[in-house]
Amino acid sequence: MSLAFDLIGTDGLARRGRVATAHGTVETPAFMPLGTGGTVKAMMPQSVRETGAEIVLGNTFHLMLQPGAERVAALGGLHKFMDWPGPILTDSGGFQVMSLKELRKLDRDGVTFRSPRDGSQHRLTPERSINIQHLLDTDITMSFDECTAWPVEEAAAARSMRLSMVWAERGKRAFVQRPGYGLFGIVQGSVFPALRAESAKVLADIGFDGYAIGGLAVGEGQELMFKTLDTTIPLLPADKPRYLMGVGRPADIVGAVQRGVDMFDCVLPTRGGRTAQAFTRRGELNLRNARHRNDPRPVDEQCGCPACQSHSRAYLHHLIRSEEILGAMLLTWHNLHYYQDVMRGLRGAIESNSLCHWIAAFENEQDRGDLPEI
RNA sequence: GGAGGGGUGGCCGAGCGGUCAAUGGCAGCAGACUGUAAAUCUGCCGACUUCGCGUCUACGAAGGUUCGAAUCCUUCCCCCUCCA
Repeated sequence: MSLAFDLIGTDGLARRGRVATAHGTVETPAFMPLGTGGTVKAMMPQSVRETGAEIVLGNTFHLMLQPGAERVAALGGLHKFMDWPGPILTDSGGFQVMSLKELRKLDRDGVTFRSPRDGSQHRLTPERSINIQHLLDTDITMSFDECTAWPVEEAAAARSMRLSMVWAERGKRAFVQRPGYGLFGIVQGSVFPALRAESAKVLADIGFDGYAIGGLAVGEGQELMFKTLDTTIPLLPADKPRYLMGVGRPADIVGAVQRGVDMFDCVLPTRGGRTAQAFTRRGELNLRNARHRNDPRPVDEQCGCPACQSHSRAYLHHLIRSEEILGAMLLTWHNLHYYQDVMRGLRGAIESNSLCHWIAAFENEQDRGDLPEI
């Protein structure tokens, strides 16, 4: 296969691994910040790297609309274009099949979107999605799928999943194998174990460089999500990386790692950075709240990020209230840094076979809640 | 001195006889956000409150007209513009 995955160690179902791509290696379990439109919002590429992130996401749909895949290719590919020399994974546009429901028409062959930017029409098929990702020069290409919405009847979930499976196979045929580049299949089937099993089998038979679990964290709740992981993950090939798409809160990630997931992505740390939501060792904070107004303490007293090293909650609160760009920058930086701290902790714990203790301490700290008010 | 325009809830600003505790926006107080239509969105925002289309006090001040006034009239106070 063209994308190497080394399994370095395990602790229970949790795995410590390494994915080798054409643009560098990724230590897993890994969190991948979202750089949907060719930028991790509010962050310089170098700053993203400094948080510890080794790989970022791009998005087929967004880059297709602006600036256009062919233009990115002509300018040397996405790595050069956005100045991110490390590995890149791109989503296929499958999430937009769900999130842009009112702006698209789905048929068996593909999806026609109306652009949210200007109303222009754009067609995405499994082949075109793969082709765009080739043009972007992404290291890890995702199959074009339909992210099944929640809630959903089993029959509808089955239809949706089977369509995604047909598309996965078409994508596999369209994918051009190259050393250091890989294609991931995406397991669908909502929360129905039989559908997940069917989907996992179809994908394993086709053969992919990695297996993603899609259609979760769409409203079903953590308990159902974990249940679905419990039944789905054992059906995935053990020698390939597993990627839980769109997840999640730190506690979601920890629980999923414990169940054998290797890769994650989520908008929360970056979006939260722009909407005053801070993720910390002691839970979540809304820095817009008046109680931070006079607080000289950092967002997270244990954090080594620039925001926590040099700035008070009061200052961040002020920046956010005044809509200063620096507020979004610093808080995004903090959130990404904290997420990477969690991943570093998880990797270390698996290596030392102490994941249970690590998780107990993590949960304990989260449950303590925020620092006392001053 | 003359002519004209205006004073509305923390601020800006609609309303110009009833359906007005009074549109909007801002500020304020909270909430949401999970493969990013997101530096976005939602709720609350006179007082009291059994939180209810309940009571009270309210649209510069005081009187008046009217079944009924933020809206009409009179007087007063204060602002702004223009002309001398």
